[in-house]
Amino acid sequence: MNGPDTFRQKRERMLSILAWFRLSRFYHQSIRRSNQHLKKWNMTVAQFDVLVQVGSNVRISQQDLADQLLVTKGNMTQLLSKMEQLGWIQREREWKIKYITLTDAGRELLDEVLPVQEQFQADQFGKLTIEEKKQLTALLKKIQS
Amino acid sequence: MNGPDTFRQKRERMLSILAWFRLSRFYHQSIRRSNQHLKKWNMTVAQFDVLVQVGSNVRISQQDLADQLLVTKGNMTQLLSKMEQLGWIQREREWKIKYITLTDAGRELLDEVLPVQEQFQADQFGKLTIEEKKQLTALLKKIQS
DNA sequence: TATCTTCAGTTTAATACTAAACTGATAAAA
DNA sequence: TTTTATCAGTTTAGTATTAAACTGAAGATA
Repeated sequence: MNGPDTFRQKRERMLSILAWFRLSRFYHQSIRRSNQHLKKWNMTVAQFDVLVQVGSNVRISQQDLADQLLVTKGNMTQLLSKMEQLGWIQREREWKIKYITLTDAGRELLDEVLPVQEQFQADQFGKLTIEEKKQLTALLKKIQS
Repeated sequence: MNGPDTFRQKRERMLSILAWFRLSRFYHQSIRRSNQHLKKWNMTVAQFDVLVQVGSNVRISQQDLADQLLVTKGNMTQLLSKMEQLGWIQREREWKIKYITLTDAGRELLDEVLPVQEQFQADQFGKLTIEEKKQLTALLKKIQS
């Protein structure tokens, strides 16, 4: 049953590719805008994402952080080293695990940036109605189910 | 009129953030899978995207290529240098513009990889029906309209 | 006790990507 | 004709990111 594609299959493939193209286009633009925006606080999107995750957990290990943010643990090591050096987070070793928490400075920074950046991020979806946002989320959720 | 957010505003912001989270999650996973897949041909997603764009145009300038792929021209210079070195593309200077075309080897490679990679990419949307794919594309289009 | 396994985190080498400064050629204006 | 503006492409310095190899500590097992 590995014959030539049917018309329907070709059509489906084309629709997927179109969707991917749109999605990737939007993602790139959005990331770039956010990075520009976060420059005011000398911060990158990757760092912001870490701050948010750490800020919303009492204590979280590096590995769990990497899993939640969908990056490799190697990437996490490097990000956290930089952020530790900047004085935003601290690492506490316990057994063989390193737990991450915000420093006071990190907490302060996050409190300042979070609402502004969230609004900025949200504005990128401004053309959609509430219903459409729900639809979009539902579709993306279904893709990965 | 800069008072505290209304309930509706908060709700809208939350929905946007959820959508962004889903989208970004999917994007990352998809890119990573594709990179793994393209490794068979010693190729990255960025290079594949360039090959496709160059392959579907008779002649395209570096700047136009960068615009179409939504990357900076600096990035394009580097990508193309590598790809030229690999013998996939060639640059022809005309006036002050450099036009890019596929070499025979590049064309051959693209012909081999394109259908497989497109199918691989499309499979990532496999959980969606035709209608849902259309919806997704329409929503993403609207966001950027 | 000695050795194996597992797993968190680190390191390394590579690509990707950006912003910003720079180069150099063309075209326009003085 | 000389100067200026514009614009394609390059370079540079920095962050992000990955895969894969490595380190080192716990715990299991022989």
